[in-house]
Amino acid sequence: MNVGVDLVLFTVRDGRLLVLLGPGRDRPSLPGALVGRDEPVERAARRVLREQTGFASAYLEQLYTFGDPRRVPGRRTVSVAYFALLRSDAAGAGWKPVRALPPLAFDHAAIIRAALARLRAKLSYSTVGLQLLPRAFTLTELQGLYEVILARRIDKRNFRKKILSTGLLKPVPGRRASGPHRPAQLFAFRTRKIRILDGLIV
Amino acid sequence: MNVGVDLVLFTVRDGRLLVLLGPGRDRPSLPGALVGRDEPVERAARRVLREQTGFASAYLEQLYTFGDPRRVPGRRTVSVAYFALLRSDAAGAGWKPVRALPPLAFDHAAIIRAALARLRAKLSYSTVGLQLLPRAFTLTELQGLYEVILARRIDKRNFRKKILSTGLLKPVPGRRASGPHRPAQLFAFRTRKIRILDGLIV
DNA sequence: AAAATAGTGTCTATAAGACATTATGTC
DNA sequence: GACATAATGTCTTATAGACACTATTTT
Repeated sequence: MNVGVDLVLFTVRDGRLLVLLGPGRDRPSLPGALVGRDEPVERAARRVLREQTGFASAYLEQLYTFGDPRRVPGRRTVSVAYFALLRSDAAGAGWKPVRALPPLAFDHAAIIRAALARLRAKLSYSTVGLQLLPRAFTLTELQGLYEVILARRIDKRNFRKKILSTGLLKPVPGRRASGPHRPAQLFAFRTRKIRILDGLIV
Repeated sequence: MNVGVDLVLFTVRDGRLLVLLGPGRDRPSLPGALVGRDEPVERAARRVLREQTGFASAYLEQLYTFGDPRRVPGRRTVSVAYFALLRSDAAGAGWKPVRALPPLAFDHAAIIRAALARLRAKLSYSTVGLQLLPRAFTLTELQGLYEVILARRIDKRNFRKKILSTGLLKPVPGRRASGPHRPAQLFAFRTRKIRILDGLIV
């Protein structure tokens, strides 16, 4: 029996949540590979990340294992799905908006649905979201990230109150201008580590 | 490559959280089996549940896939771990208290740790806990369940206030007496379905 | 009547959410 | 100086948590 890994890679660009797809044979498909004979499954996921995106480090977590014998034709392949978050400066082609995906190979649409549900849930009680932004960002950008992923509007004052009250952010020198108006203060996370919060964010 | 399933089966009896262990060759081990050639992974988990516990139905959910090549000696075996909850009238031998487990085979201690973490987390925001109690139970029994799994004391008045305010419980005819004192009202869940709650329980 | 668990309410502190105006740098 | 986004506070409502006594049935 084959064991493979499939990766759901998310990033946010221009206010849209994107997922990385490869060409596939017939329909577009998630980046993936078979797990090597002596390779830990987790390492196979990191290998796919590195080889197919060029990113060495990213937030990567195991999502779910898909084990229906008919999920792919040919030799039976159980897939351990991972989901990963990349900074928005992630380059290149193959990124497609989650809201308008074409028909995908195999059960990859179901895998993406599961990843999206996980991402939404985690955004609410952890700081995984920081993995999707560049090091310095404005509060408006951070709020936009939450709005895009959660697919709803958030009150600006309440958002800032809450996010600043966590003490996770610090202002960093510099502003970001984007037009004929007041430029915004840049912020960064105090720590790179992902934290679980007592209360829910937003 | 082999693909197997391992099950972490929990129940609560006499105020203790128990997990089911089989004899194993050397050390006790979790119930498990290899996934059949044309068998969905999930179905393999249900088969192990049925064959090794006699229970046809129980709450069963996929936990995590353990894929280190050295996790078991011999032919490489990736294990998809599940966790399951059984009613406290689950009979028979092999049930061991989670708080005092002997050394276990393979990586099964790590699998149980992961299952316990998942159980604690889910208890707080879903009604999975109902799967561990008989159909009718007293509020004291329900509170005891939460206290055992979360390993902390809970205020009786706040617990009752909160659990009743969800509207998930209904009183059922009958009382339960257990000594020289007032007997307790029996309750049951209004629905068998597991629900996700907006707020955290307890 | 003694024993022992069942059952109940209030108050305080904190958090969530609704809501509108002023500030400031760019063009 | 016009424009456009940045930045900021208050009030109301709901929830969490601390806390102690009375009720009831069995023995």
